[in-house]
Amino acid sequence: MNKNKTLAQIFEKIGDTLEFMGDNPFKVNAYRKAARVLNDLVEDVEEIYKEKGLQGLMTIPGIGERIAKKIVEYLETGKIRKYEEVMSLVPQDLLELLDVPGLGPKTLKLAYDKLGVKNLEDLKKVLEDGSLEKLPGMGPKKVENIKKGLELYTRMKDRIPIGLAIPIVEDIVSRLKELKEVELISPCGSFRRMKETIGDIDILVVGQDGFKIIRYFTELPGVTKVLAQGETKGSCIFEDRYQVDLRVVPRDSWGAALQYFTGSKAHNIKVRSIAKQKGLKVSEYGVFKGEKKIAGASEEEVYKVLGLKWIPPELREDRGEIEAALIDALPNLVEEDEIKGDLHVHSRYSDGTADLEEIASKGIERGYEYIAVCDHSRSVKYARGLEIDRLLKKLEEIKKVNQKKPGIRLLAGAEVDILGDGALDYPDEILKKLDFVVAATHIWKKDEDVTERILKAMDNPYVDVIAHPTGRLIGQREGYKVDIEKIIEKAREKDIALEINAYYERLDLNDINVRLAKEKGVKLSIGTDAHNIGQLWMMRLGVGVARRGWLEPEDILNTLSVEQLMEWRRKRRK
DNA sequence: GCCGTTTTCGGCCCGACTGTTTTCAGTCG
Repeated sequence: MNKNKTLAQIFEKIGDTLEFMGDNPFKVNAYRKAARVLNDLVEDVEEIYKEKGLQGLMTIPGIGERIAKKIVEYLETGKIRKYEEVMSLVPQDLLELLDVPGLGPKTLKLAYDKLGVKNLEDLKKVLEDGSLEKLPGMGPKKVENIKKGLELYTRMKDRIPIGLAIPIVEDIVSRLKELKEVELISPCGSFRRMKETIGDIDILVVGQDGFKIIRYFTELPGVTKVLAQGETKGSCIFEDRYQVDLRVVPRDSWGAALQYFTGSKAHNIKVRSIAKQKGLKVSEYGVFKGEKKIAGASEEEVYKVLGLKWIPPELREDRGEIEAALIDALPNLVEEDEIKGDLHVHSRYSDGTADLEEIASKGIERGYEYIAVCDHSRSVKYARGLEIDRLLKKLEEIKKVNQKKPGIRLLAGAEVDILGDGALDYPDEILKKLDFVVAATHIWKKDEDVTERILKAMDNPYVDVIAHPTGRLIGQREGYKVDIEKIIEKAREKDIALEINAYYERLDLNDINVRLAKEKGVKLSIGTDAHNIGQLWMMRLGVGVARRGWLEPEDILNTLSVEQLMEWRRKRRK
């Protein structure tokens, strides 16, 4: 198993604790940076250490000698003394309270030292009984602010899956566009970067009358609370759950503001460092040479004056995109209109609600050449998996629909379960009849490692795709135990594609693993896993993951024509 | 704690807002 994530968490916690203890803020930042780098790292640190030793670890940007040695200590002994030492200094429940808006490390430390606050309960108490308010530097407004933050914290601890945010953002944007004062408008932040979950939603506007625009915004249907309202910024809670911030900026700062509010933070820090090296200064108002503004109206020019190509938002995570932009080596990212079909859709035959004709019609409407209808196989009883006779019946009906609807080709597919021993849920003579076979794991025992059974299934020449390879559900469950690197390696060897399941709660593979697969030369297949025709739009989410994973059109099965797709299958089976 | 075709020491992104201050600290994005 890959230890990058565990180490990232450890360093994150060390960072939080040191910050709380009032240690050097740059040291705190160094630990956090190391945590982020490890989280994003495609290679397994353990492998790097095995192959290249301590020196190898130190070549990772953000990892120096001290942290590299801690990584080694963890790999060899399973623990890190510094971590244990630091953990014992501070009650860990307390540190979680740093997520409360308005409550930072200094105030929390003060409450801990002077009032003995050790957890959420204690905090509530000192807020209520006035003891926090009496401490030096504190006052009634700060206390009130923390109380509000605490309320928000308990209600909105969880991030929002992007699939839930999209309809809300689109609605707000289209309503704002109706206002004649609004000249330019764009969502920014993690939403624009198409991150799988987002904290709050930022929308940027250029317009004539800030007060009017903001007031209109705070009065939109769906607003349940107005947090702030002025000439340049408004902030509301929609539907008791989604915080949306609207900012109004002057036109000549549009590009700089868009760049700034899109982030990510790490990306912006690096952009600003580059500016600084060139004697320039970047802020949300523009790029400045001394007092003089030399860029800011468009994002393109902001990047250009820094010697960078414009970087697509999905790449802005400081994962090498800036280095690539410097030498004009950014990938030619796939676009949604290059997608020629959906490769994982359910029909009424199993647990979907659409019949085959509806699926075909909706596919034509979306401009697709094909849709692979992949219903569940017989073992998945809870999803009405198809017995063989039903499957054969479905194949017949697909033929008829294809004759009736020449504008699109439905591919006779199945989402075949990978059974406990790695066998597939249909025999080969049945699989042979299918146009497209997606293999998936739906049933596993607690703590079972499913790597071996998936690898075994990949020996079957009829398998085209491994669906939702990690089984995770965003915000709900971790997924099964699986060594994704082994799966990727096997996919390369057998020329099997791995799925980007575009259903908003899955997004599986995620961006990091997608990029790793690409680097290993593995093709990716995007499927919405739609169970009704109202979910086919989620292709957009899958394309977002693909772009965040640096994928180009040729990395993706769905950009092939139906003939090319069939040819790809034939070649593999020989 | 990291890092270096301006530095192996001395930096480390930038600006706004808020509240408790009388010149600034804390927090946020």
